[in-house]
Amino acid sequence: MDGYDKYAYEPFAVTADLAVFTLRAGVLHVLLVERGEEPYAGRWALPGGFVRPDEAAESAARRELGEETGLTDVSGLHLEQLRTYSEPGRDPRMRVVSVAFAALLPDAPEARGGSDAAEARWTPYDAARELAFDHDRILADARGRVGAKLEYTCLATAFCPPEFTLGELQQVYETVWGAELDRPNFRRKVLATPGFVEAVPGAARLTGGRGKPAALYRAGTAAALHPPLLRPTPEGRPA
Amino acid sequence: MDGYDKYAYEPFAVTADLAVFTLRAGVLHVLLVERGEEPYAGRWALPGGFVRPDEAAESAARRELGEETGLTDVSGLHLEQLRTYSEPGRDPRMRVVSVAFAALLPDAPEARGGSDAAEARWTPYDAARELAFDHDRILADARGRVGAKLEYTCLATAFCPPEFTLGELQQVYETVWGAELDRPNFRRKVLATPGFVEAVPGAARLTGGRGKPAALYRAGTAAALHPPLLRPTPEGRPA
DNA sequence: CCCTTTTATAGTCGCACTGACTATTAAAGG
DNA sequence: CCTTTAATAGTCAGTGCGACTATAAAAGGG
Repeated sequence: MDGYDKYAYEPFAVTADLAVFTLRAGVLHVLLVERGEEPYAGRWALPGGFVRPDEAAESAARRELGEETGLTDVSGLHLEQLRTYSEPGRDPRMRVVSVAFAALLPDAPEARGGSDAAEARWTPYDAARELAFDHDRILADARGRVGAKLEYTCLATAFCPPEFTLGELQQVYETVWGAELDRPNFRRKVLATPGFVEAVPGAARLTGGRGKPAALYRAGTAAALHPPLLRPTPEGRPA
Repeated sequence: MDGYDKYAYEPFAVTADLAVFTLRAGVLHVLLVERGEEPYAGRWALPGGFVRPDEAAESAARRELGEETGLTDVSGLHLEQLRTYSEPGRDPRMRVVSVAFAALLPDAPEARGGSDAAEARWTPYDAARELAFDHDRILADARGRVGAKLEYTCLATAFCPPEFTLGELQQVYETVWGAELDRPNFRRKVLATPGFVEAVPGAARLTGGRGKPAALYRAGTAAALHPPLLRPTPEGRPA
């Protein structure tokens, strides 16, 4: 921070890019925009854009999300910094440093193309490949982070509407982890963790489906899970 | 990423700042440099500096560490991105975006002032207060991250020399967490976790201390701890 | 040279958590 | 009315971990 001179070094452009996840019909979806200009014109990319001189990267992320995808009701949006990508050559035109964010949305309001992007669309995670720039890597990093944070935080409720059933919460885990969980055990664990969820007191039952109606819960006040809810070991490790 | 124009926005300066931790005599220390210029001249700060046009923030972090503190044998250095601080007004002179890193060093080679900084010094963590810029906050964030990562990764070995005793490894946890651990239980847990440590086969005993000499171990190949090694609950939560 | 101190290592006991599984309840659909 | 579906309740055994006791191997002091 010494040897300071305002124009001693070539300036950088700084962008905020977002990997926004949601669950639709039990499938993990990510929000993508279609690029209208070169480079990578016509390719899909993560929404994002330049950080303005008077705002932090977090503010830029929220603003760009609204501008590019029409998602303005970002009240229930969980936004969290992922990491910063600064390798030279990320952008073929100039030096761009991207602060990447991972975001989670409860329901999935339809996205529309905004002012900047030609089109915005929810895309199944597995179909989001060959994105522009290094966005494949950013998206994979974000997905890994979300999966890991489900283990030791209450993040899963950020995928759910304000009131939800334990079955819906379990679906979040099963979808993100790609693994099936035992329902009674999941229920026992969630209810035994203080502050994870709290029961909705009234006539809190949701009907409309086939079987017995489920009780409704709200997200609790806890942020971390102690002890964590570990994902089933795929193979080998007896832990 | 559209509406792209090289000079459409005021450029940003990008720096890489480091919170470098080590353990000396059972006390957590952090590496600080004394600022030689305004603003904050004479104040202590985290080492760091401008990212050059042809390098990534990670490279800049390693380079600045050597330039400012004389620490060149960064072979055993564990370096990991923390997060990026981009709030306007962080630097009173211009818009600076800082990519912050947390780093861990096994032993503590003495630091010297480098080309940029007036002086570099290892400081006990608790004495590192009122740093320049927003470095107090960055340092606190880094410390929190290191403490949390000890729970579910093998990061603790990064504080140890290539060969170490289980007592030394336990000291790492106790120092960073500020809590005492039961020695037999710690030992059982570490040895039961495959890939955490591996015994040094030969006449692997370290003498010189008072009591029975301890067996030596090396860092294993595992990166994560399954199940995690949770820090003792300070109070309340029965987990 | 013995005995105390110090530290490493080995082992025990009980509780809490979890995985696997079975049983019951309450709705919808034919 | 009976079947299907899904939620909820409960059981049981294995495992991990906290708390604790016991033994082994060195240094140091008389």
